[in-house]
Amino acid sequence: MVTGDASYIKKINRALIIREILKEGKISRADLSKITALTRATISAQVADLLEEELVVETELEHNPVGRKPIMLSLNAQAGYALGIDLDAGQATFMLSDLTGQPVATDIIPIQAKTYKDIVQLLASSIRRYQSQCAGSRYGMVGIVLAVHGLVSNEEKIKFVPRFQWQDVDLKQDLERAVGTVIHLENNANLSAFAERAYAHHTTDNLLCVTLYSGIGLGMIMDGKFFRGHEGFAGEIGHMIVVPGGEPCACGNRGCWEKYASETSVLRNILAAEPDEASNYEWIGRRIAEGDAQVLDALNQFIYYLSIGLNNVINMYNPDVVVIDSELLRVIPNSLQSIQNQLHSQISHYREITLSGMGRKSCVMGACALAISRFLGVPVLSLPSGDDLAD
Amino acid sequence: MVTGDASYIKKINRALIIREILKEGKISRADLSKITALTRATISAQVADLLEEELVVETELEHNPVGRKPIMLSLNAQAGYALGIDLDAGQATFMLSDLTGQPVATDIIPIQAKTYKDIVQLLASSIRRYQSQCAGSRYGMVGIVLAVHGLVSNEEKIKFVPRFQWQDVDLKQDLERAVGTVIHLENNANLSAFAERAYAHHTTDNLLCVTLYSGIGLGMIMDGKFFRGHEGFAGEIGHMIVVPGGEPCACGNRGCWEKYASETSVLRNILAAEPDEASNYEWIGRRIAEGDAQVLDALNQFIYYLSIGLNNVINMYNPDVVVIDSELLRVIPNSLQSIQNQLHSQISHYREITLSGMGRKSCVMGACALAISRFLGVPVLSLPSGDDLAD
DNA sequence: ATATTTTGTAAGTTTAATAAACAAATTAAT
DNA sequence: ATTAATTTGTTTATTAAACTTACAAAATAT
Repeated sequence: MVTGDASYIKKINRALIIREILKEGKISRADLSKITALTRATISAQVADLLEEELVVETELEHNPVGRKPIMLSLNAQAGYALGIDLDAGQATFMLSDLTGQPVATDIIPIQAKTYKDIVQLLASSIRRYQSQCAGSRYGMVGIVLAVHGLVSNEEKIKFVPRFQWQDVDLKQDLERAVGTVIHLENNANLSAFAERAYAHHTTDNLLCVTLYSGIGLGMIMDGKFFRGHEGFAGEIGHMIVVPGGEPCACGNRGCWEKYASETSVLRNILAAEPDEASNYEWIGRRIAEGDAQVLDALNQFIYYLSIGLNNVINMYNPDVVVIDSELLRVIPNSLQSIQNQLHSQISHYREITLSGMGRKSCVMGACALAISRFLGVPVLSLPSGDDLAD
Repeated sequence: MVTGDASYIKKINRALIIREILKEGKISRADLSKITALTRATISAQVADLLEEELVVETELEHNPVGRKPIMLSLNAQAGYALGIDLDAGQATFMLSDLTGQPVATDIIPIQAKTYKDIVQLLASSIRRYQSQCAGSRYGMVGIVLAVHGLVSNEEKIKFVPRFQWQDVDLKQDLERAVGTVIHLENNANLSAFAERAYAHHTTDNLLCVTLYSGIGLGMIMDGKFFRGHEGFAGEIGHMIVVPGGEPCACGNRGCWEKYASETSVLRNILAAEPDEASNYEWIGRRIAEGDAQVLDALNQFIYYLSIGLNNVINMYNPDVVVIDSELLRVIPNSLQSIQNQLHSQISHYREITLSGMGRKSCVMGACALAISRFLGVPVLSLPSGDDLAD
């Protein structure tokens, strides 16, 4: 049972302060006091702790029109590092980031035709390499988050991963034993949603991220938190039935959305005759430019069913921002506009719908961001995107 | 910005204590200490406040196998009263309850062909009558909650109510001005869900309530809180598209679930020839017993589409408990079993699915419970059902 | 040089928790 | 019948972390 005491208050306010420091990049004690409504004395006391812990550093003095110059505070980005891992079909992507979520190293290793045990060993050895790489810093490796393309329970156990045909596997435990550190598992779509919120859409607390690749995934940040459902399986949107009595699906039903609006299903239709995997998107782009009727038909049907499903998702969740992560939609001219035109219900309420600006790497970046969020104790995180840093 | 201070701690712990007192009915300070993990001293101090405020009363001493007899504490049910109002088509239902959510008075008044202004006046005069009725108690009327069968925004403004054709109406403000007290508006399905959680399903924090009457509504308690979405319009499930290119709907789309699985739509199909409104359900019951093929077909189709929609809802939300509130399903033999048989996806995860034991009155009861929840500052409430009281 | 303004710190107060000790009330044991 | 044991509830002192108030430091404007 969660009860309140003094240390609980301190934690709340500390999280508030760190959040604002991250959001603003650099900020004075006085401004923190104004934003958080905590007194300057309280801010000073908390900041003293953070300075001692080397999580925050005092940077230069800022110029003011009048009065004493404020001392600017920033997060000590190099105090520790976070590791994100995207365990996808055929390859694992690693990203090491500093405490402000900026990538400092990336690596992709192939995992072809490996057994479960091999994969665990492979991941473990990579993790250990990254750990030793940041051992010199104040906190070393502050968190490791692994993205799973499948169902992950609230207890972080893998329920099902289609690509590897894993069922009821305790990858968390197996990895932790192999490496000797705490490792967190999270669904890939949730991590993409987390990344979109943390790096791009700072002003919303209600964001959905629809990922269209081999299947359809839905990551949800609602009210500033992951929306996971009772066991952690919420957002299994690919198996929403949109065509009663339609195509049979491995899940046991017929007419699942995934069969009509995932990239895999569309590509299967289009490329039946042309199985050249490497240049799919370019090939499609060329066909579109040429006006290939068969391809255009297939893509129109894709957008039609995509819009139907999006309509349903929007009606159910009433999100603020919807981000769609799809390589294929980027290739189709005006695809976003076509989708919006088909969301014409009186009932569908959303503010913004966009294509992801991050693409496939949103997943690992979200994993880094989540590791940082856990380490700092800040649930709602705003990190600089690469663009911000250019300032 | 929400910051922590001492009074915030006190509020948290106070809510915890009240919650347990309500849940247990009567409980000693010592047991409260054990359950909440707060020290006995803290409990004593908090309880002293509650006794002074007359929210809690000391009842009889309990017998113990050994040691000093504990003093049992109970909520002072008569310290104040809550009013719930269900503003439905044709009639408004009022329910006055004590602080443990037990009804003490009910009333139904017809509202036929009235203008908006008339309805406001009618509601206001009834509210004033109930207010004077409980003026003698310690806190009088502690809260008024009105159930709206339509879209209510997070700012409690009415976006749309089909039955009255209200659009962008500020009923809260208009009523508050007429009565002179704070009044809260909430969607009817949300209130039904709240009632199911508060009165019946005490052990879950993830409950969905699907109401099938003129339309289809979805009330959601997720993680112990209402799930409202960004603007308050989440759960607009009736306009989920389940038949692409299907029947046109007033919302602007085609093939909305409401057109296939609401009671209205089914009854319209069945009773096209027999427009005797009063005895619909009995009439259908007789036809089922007779084995009327046309009626049975229509009902089977109803359950087919109902199951498709439920499958989608369950996939998206991963609820613990799903409660279906439908008069029609009660008439159909084994309807629940038929639905469960059709939820055969590998992906659909839920623990329990039931028909509502409260039926239509869940809405007003939820309104009373919400008023109490707000007054006591306890978000997750467990109230005795009528059955518990028999103990 | 002085007034004004802003930033940051220091000293004392307040709130509500915890810990430790104790009083009250009961049953079991000698 | 007295004493020990046990459980309940209160009292007193301590602690943590906020707040209030006052003040020193550092800058610009007069």
